[in-house]
Amino acid sequence: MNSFTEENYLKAIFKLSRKISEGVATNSIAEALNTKASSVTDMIKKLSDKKLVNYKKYQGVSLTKEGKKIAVSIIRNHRLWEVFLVDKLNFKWDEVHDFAEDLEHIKSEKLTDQLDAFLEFPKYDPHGDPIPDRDGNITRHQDITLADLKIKEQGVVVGVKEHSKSYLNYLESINLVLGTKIIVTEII
Amino acid sequence: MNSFTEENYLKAIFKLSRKISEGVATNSIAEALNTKASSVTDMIKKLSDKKLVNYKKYQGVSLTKEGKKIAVSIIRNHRLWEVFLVDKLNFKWDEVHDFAEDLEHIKSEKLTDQLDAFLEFPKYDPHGDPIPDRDGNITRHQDITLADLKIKEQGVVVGVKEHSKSYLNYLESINLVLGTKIIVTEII
DNA sequence: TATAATTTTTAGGCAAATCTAAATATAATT
DNA sequence: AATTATATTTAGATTTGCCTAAAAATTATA
Repeated sequence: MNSFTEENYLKAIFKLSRKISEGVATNSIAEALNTKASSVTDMIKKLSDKKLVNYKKYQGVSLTKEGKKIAVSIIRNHRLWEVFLVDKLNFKWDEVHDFAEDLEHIKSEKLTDQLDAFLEFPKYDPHGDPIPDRDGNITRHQDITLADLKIKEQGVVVGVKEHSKSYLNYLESINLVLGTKIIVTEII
Repeated sequence: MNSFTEENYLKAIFKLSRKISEGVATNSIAEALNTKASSVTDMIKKLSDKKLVNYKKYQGVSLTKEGKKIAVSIIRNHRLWEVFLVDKLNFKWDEVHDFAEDLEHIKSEKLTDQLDAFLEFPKYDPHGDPIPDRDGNITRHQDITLADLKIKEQGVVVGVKEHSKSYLNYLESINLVLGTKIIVTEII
């Protein structure tokens, strides 16, 4: 069994490795988890012993197949619980992240699958992030960032990259929620 | 903030103190939590420093008002999540305890209250145990144990005292679930 | 009421996850 | 290529919760 903490490292490494091609840097993990580089090195060694990450000193880390599997299942949990909190318990999209951080660690395939079924197999979470299926497949939205839209082009908001409470609140205040149609009228 | 472990101690002390009038014995806590008496002494000192229990060496412990408040809120959480798992996710009554042990520690009044509302304010959990209201009031069933029923007397099953998987499974196999009507035909 | 049995506490240690400060590697710059 | 700057790792401590073994207090029993 892996600890709460180990799982958070795996998840962080997974997310960071999506953005780059080489190994994930110790410092970037430390920053993501709000901890110190030395703590990260310690944990990486441990995860490496457990064969959940590939690690060579000073070379950064990457997830093994097993490590990736665990990370994806946690992300699946996280996003399903977020859907539950918003759709069933009437929370707003800026309120659910912290709860989901705890809920995601309750690990049971049966629980996850029953929850998935109860929610009628949602494909995206309240922020538009895709929910991995039970085999770990993630189908991303085909999307384009607002910054890349040209004048007079249009689109529909399908997700956000920033998940901070303040940013989500701001978006809501200007009615830029999921599903909103957008036309670029001018670029300053 | 109190740790997961501290909360489990508070819950255990609460449950044990219902059964007796004096202070709860160190050994009984150790037994309930599957740990050693020396560990219990350590934790009691810590909880005492935090003013969550009243403690005098060799005299057993009792919860303070604050300690009791925390214990009851955890129990409320536990039982509400059990209702969720059985009513919404289709788990059976013998499957939900361990999940609820984790879920109960996600502490947020808002989350608890929204869950309560979503479940339409249930009064009892899947084992017939009463769910404390948001002010911590617990209204017990007026009940009598099956062992105390006399010949020809009858009743309705409203709860179970034993929560082990095997026992719950057995009860289900002989159809002795909540709501079942009973008439005592003979006492052996 | 001594003595034995039990319960509880203390003392000293261990493992997990973290930290600071110092040492070592790698990368960047002149 | 040598030097400086940055990133990473090591060394040594700390905290939390737990343990074993021994000491002290309480309770039971002869």
